[in-house]
Amino acid sequence: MTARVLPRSFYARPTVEVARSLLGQRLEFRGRGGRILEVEAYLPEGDEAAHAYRGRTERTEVLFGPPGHAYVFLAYGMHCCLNVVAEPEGVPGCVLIRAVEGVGDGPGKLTRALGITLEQNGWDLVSSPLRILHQPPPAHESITVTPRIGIRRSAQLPLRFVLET
DNA sequence: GTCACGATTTGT
DNA sequence: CAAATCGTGACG
Repeated sequence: MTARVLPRSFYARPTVEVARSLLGQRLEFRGRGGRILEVEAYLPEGDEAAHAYRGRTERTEVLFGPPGHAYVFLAYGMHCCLNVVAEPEGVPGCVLIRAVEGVGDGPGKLTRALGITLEQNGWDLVSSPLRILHQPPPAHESITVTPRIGIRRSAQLPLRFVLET
């Protein structure tokens, strides 16, 4: 029953590699979900826009934990953003899920549509209702790379990946 | 304890 | 372009 769930090893890789690999995979939570269409990478080093850039704090603790867990934070006091923890344990890289098939663009609208809140922060994507399933890649697919959305620091880095089919 | 600041969205 | 809205992190 869990044969299609992506294994821990999928997440224990370089953040950019995980970000690109997540495109096309299926995010599911309590009966709702869809293929991941847009993601952004937040690097463990040299990335001033990453929450972990300032070091280990109470909020960023999950980022330093084992890969394959959800990092959910509240943006602008009203929108939850879902991230996937990457890299081996102790290395705080993560991937922001910005869009899923069947849901309007925007990380805040995505979590709202799937019912994901701060309660899901820290949940294990390998063994919880919040999970990502392997999905066969489409016949024709390509990945568009652009700078990330809505950040000021390290804004020039090409770390946003969009699946084009 | 206090305060400035957003990895957003929506309306003017 | 500006408001809404609140957890977090820095500072004292």
